[in-house]
Amino acid sequence: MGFDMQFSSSFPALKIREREPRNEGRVATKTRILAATEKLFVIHGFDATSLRAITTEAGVNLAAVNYHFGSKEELFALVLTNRLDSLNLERVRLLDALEAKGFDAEHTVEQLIATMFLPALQLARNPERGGDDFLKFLGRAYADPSPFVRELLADRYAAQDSRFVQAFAKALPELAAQDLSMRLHFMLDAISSTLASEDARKLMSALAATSKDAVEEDAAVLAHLGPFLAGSLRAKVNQSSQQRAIRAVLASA
Amino acid sequence: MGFDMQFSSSFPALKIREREPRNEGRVATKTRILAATEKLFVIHGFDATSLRAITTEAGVNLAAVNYHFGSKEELFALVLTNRLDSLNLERVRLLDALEAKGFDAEHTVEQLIATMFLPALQLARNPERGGDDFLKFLGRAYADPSPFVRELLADRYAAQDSRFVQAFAKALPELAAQDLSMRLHFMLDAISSTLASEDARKLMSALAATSKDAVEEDAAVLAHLGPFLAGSLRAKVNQSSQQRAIRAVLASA
DNA sequence: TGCAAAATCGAACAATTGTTTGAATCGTTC
DNA sequence: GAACGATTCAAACAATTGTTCGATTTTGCA
Repeated sequence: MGFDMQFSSSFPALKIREREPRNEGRVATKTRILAATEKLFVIHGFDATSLRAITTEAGVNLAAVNYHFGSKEELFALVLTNRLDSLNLERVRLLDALEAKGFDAEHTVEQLIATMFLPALQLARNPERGGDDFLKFLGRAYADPSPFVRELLADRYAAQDSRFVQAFAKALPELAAQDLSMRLHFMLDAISSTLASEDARKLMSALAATSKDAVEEDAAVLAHLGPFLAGSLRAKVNQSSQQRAIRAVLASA
Repeated sequence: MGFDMQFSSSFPALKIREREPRNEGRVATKTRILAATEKLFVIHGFDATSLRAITTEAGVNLAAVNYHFGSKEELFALVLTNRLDSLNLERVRLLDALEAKGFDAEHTVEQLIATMFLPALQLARNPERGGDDFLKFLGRAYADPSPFVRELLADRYAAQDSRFVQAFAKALPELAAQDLSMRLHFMLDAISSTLASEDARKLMSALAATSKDAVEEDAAVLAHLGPFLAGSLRAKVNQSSQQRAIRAVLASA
């Protein structure tokens, strides 16, 4: 039951339905399916996760998925968007707050990066919101070859991140739009790939190992991540001495 | 026939067999299967590409794949390693040459990055070696959730890239091993994701649009890519003013 | 308690998957 | 040209996929 309550609070949209779960002592079928889906998609991806594997893991009948969710695709979309929507909402809310307060002129880029990743770090520490398992799930989803998954994310992605692209463009006026676009693309791809990769995630949690509390932990991770990503965004192109060095490599080939 | 000759030269290992193709005018079945496999895997990934789709695309009988390659997995491994092996060999060869000649002390990192990516850029321009379609294929493979694909790449990946990790470590002695590992991980993940993504690849080719010849084109791409990636690797951690700026964001949350 | 809606269940559906089989065909060599 | 091995072919294999069906059970409300 505790399990069920934990999950129904993290899937609030599901509480709105005609009837409440009929058996208090029994975990709701919908909830169990959602939990099993999240767990198995993380491991195997969209195509390789079968409904039979999900329903077996959840301990429910095979037909329950189609009965409650309509199809496998609708189930997947619900698992993904339930958590991702709140994450993106938080990001934009934080950006609003920071734009209202005003950035630190010297470190606008670092602050924007912190704004992008802090909500994800907080989510990773909260099991009720999926914990870092959901981040792994998210990374997998972004890398998934299934056209259905790619289209689903592209829709949610494009709308929200334009806010951040504009903010970065204002913070880096000397960078050509082409270069900024390429660099942000790289950055986001790197993040999503990293989230899906087991060892990289361990690496990041190791960075925060010495911290006392949650805030300290976030600060520690951002202290490593922020300058690193900011450095990549701020790097100057076309310095002649660099070009000469690169041409030396070209000559060796 | 021209098609066949083009491909047999790019899959040289296949020329070693008991008998030569019996019909000169007819494209070898093996070659046609390999070409179709590469094309379809790029689009759909490993799990979602069926043998029937491959054999239909190749215009050969369904059983031909199992007859010539044993299984779907062996076919996939052959397509991947045939091209990837030569790519990695070139990378290491170039690294050897540069280490023998000595790096430009001021821009060792930029030169190492150029060494990593120049062979890939050259491959992308050469249709006989797969062109940029193979790079897309490679990016997809690195992001594929299938355990078989991941293990296959991990084996080939670990052995060769330790050379580059060591070289980067020597060039960035002030960077903690943990941070270097994380940053290189990010970098490689970003590259592979980018290779698989259509729009990011268009972006990169746009960077080289004004170039006259191949060498100019490589230099142009590296001029944008090198400083950007080098900037991320060289960024300093733990600057107090940055930490203050980040904590301002934490306070808003 | 009785009734209607909701939910669960076992079973089967048609479609697709990778692989195997045995006969037919092709090319080479004696 | 006969014989032999390599290759191609149509057909079927067993396994798995997502989905649907009708009957049964459970639930909430009258």
